[in-house]
Amino acid sequence: MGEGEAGESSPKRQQSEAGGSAPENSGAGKRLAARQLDFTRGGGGGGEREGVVLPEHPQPAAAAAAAATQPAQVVALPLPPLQASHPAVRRMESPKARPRPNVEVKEGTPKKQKQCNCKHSRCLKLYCECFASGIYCDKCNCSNCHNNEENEAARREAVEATLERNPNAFRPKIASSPHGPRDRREDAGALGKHNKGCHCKKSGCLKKYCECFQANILCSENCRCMDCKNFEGSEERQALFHGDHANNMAYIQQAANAAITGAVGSSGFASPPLSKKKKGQELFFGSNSTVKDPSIQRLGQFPQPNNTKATAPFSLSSAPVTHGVSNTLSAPSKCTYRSLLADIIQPQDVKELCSVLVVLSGEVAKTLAEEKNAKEKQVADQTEASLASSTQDRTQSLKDPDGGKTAADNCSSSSQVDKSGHEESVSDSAEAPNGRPVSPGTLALMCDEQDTMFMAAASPSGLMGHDCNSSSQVSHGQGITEVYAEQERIVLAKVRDCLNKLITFGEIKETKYSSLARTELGLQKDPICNGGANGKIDTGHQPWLESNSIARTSVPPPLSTQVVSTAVSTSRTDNSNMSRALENGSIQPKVEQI
DNA sequence: GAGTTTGAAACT
DNA sequence: CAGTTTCAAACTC
Repeated sequence: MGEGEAGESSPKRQQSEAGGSAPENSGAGKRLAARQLDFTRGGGGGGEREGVVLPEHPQPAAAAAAAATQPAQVVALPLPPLQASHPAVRRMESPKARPRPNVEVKEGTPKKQKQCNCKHSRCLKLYCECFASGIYCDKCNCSNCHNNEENEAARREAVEATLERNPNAFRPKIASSPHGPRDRREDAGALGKHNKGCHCKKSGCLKKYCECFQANILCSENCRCMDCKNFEGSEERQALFHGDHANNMAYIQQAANAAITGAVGSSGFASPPLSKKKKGQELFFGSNSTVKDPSIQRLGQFPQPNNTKATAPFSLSSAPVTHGVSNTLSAPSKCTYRSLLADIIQPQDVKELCSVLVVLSGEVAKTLAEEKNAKEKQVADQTEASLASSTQDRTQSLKDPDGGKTAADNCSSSSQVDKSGHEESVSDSAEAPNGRPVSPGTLALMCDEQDTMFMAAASPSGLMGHDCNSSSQVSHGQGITEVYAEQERIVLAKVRDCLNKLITFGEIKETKYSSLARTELGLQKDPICNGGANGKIDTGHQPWLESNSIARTSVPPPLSTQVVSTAVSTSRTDNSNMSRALENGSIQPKVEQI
């Protein structure tokens, strides 16, 4: 096998690859010494710090560990005697830590060992996965393999040569991650970091060509990749791993292709062979108004040396709500991936939602305060009737735990009332929870007092701020907590409703595009573009208003309108957002309950 | 399975 | 250090 392969190599190749074997053995006396010296340096001086990892005969424990993580045929790469005896020798890196692991990991389950197919490198260069992983080739499909025990001398030379070139050659490329590259999911990627960084140009770092992607880590500032989509919050990346298709490799590849085609295609389209930096800049300031491109936001979130230089406007919002990769659509006849939620969420929607939630929260607090005070007043009236002063009564309620509990119960009961009859309470609830009327004047006074207190306590610390009732508790303290809880519950419920609507919208759009694509598939062979790059599908800001038959019949009104309309029904507060929504005309008459 | 694409490694 | 070549894996058909 080996003899034939040797003949195949070109003279140049013979020359270049001779570094590992015969010529080196024959004529590299001085170089050998130098390499040993270098190696010593690498392993001892700098290596100590750098953690240079060298092939080493595994000790039993290490062998057991290796056996645990690798298939049976994996052979730990033995260290040359010189190296093995050196105190600075490092344990062999875990093959799993390498971007091209010999153990293929799929969905967290180690699979069979990869077998290299090297033909020209004799498995003595880092091209060879086995060699790079620090293991002997075993049952590989390689030709003229020297990465085995029989060629230990040559292999050792190759190791030294490799280390001479790059003392970190056998170090893990991925900075240690507590979880390793096992879990190929969205969040798992944030843990590791490629020491050297990738240099991808065309893959968008969403294919296994990319070492970062392959190691299931996010690209980092070490990377010099172009048009990277392998970063936290990347729509394209999320599209790969999220959704019902997360386990569908075909879908993942399709999504990756769509993402790459959309952005890389456009940039590639617009950029003739320029220098990398120029091209990188063009990605931002190209003719297609990429300043608005979410990719800028993405890259802004994520400093990449190649790109951040030219990115003054990176203060753009990093909110995960984006409009998709819409600007990459400018590349003609390029299919572009767009989120199904593109055009559903607009920045103004988010602002409106926040405003509405604030108003809603205030209303809840206010309503609860009213009800609570109404209840208290009722109690006070009853105690007055029994000749007990209201002050005494209050004092007693302060001191008596049961009284406090009663107050809490009252409050929670009022919450329940509020749940059941929110409309009444917001309309004009001058009524105690039990339905008995309360003096409007008294109610107004108490309401103001309570409202001020509640809002003052709630607003600075936010809706989640429960810490403010830790000290100086009065009888209202527990009521305040109840109010907080109720505020939180309602606000979260509202957010949940919004998210549910978003999901619904996305599903509706998906259905729409799917049926449209099916319809059009017979007419033209263009790939399915969910973002409507051809303008046939997604023609505007609010697709549900378009004269698309499907959209007209099946797509609900805008999210913001629904959100606002819902809030309007529970709030008396006039709000410009609400007014705008009401003017919209498409407002829904009513209103899902919280 | 053959051919192509891709990016790291090696080389100049 | 930048540009080019080599290489093998990843990918496509």
